[in-house]
Amino acid sequence: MSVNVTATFEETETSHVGNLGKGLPDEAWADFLQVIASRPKRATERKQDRSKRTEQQILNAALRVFARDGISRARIADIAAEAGISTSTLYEYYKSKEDLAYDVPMSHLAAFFEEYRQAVADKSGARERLLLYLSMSADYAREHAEWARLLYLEIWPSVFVNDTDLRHSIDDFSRVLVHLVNQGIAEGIWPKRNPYQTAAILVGGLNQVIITWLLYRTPRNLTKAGSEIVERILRMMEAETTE
Amino acid sequence: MSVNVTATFEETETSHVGNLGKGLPDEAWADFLQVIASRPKRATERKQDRSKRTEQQILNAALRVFARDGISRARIADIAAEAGISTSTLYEYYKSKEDLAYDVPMSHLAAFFEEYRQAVADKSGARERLLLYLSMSADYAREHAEWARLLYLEIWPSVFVNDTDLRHSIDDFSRVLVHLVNQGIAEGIWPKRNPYQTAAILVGGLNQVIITWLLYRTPRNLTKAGSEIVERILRMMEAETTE
DNA sequence: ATTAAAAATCGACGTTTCATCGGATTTTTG
DNA sequence: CAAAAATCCGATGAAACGTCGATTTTTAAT
Repeated sequence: MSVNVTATFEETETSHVGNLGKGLPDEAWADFLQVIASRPKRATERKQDRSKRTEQQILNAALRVFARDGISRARIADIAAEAGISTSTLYEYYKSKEDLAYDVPMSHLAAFFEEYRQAVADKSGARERLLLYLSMSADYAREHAEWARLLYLEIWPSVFVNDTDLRHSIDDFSRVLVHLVNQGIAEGIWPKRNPYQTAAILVGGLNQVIITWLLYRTPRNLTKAGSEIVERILRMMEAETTE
Repeated sequence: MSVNVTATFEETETSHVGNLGKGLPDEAWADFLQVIASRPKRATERKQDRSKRTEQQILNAALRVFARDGISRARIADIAAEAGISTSTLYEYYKSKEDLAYDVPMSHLAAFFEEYRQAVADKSGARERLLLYLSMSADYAREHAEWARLLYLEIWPSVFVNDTDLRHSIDDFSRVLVHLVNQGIAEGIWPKRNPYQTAAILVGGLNQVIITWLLYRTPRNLTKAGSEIVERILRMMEAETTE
């Protein structure tokens, strides 16, 4: 996840940056996460139970095959076979291979946001929330390596994901981050600097580690390496002076 | 460019970290850059002048079409037509679409390394060299946006570039960076910390900005934004204490 | 329980694109 | 200038994508 830290993101945030510790902003924060966690839902709902099962089988099969062969080398016929259906049935569910590829990561993304929403419920400080957020995202990548490989190495950077529901969810990842950076500035624990730039350093550094791990399984312990790099950057930030 | 900061890279470097200011390491540095800048050369050299022209036309056409349509949507027939040759002629030069896609960025990559090699010739400090390196890479992406789009958003993250000449060159980008970080540590201007982690923060943050620019043309001035984020990270590093 | 409509499935088939091959054409060599 | 080498291309094969109409299964009303 996590690109375009510098772009978009207006309305949602500027509103409650600055008024801290009033109790109200935290409601907005909770709502914010709620919206994000429930956004990734497919437009077309299937009517029959059999269909829901089939859809799930397709998604599982697609994840396996895409992660193994890469999107462009993967064959629709293979995915259909793996899902135990015919090729033409698959096309009842997804109008093209690209469509399917972009839909596969969505459910996991929603699951990650939901996990975070629950884990962060009893944390209040920006530092704690942000550290948890980035640590969890590294850990989630480790636990769901096939998914992470598909998202980070194939889909995330693709220009063609623009104008897609998926792009919205990926952007959400950055929105949360910038929100937390702004919260920390408001709390006075971080210097008042360009929050997009700050977010870029955090997410860029972490993603670099995650991508390296996906490609080479180095460093061995992704969870530890992820936490370490984020903590180092946070300490660096806290030593910075306001410009 | 610039992935896997954490991986590979052994023999070349460890040798002359520590013995600084002896004059000799700088020879090694120059050789290092020399090798890197001349590495990206095609194995099969064309004999006739006509062929060399055709090859160049194919590469130009491929860059345009790949950048416009993306690798997977691009059609070989379109590239051939754009290059003014027949489809089958194109296959005389490249055995597959993938092959072509991976070869396109190589010449530019070599050109970047060569530009840097010349520009850095009269710089001696690690800080100056590193700042120049990363600033130039942001600037090169801005100047060659089609190429950058292809490399950063389609090829660089691809798992399937592994075991390719291209991957070697991409790794070279990181090697140079880690080398400079180690040089700075040896000079005593940066604290003695995990150089791979340091490099990951630098390249991760910068790439984040470059990728955002490629996707959204935000921030407007990539050159400025690139220098700023690198300078900020360097200042942060210089304020760090040795662990 | 029956049955008609809706939803889901599948095999057969058309289309597109990648890639190959043998021979024609151009360039180089002696 | 002729033979050899390099280059080019039209025709064709192969593979994967995607569509359509007929068939089966499920749902829901009587």
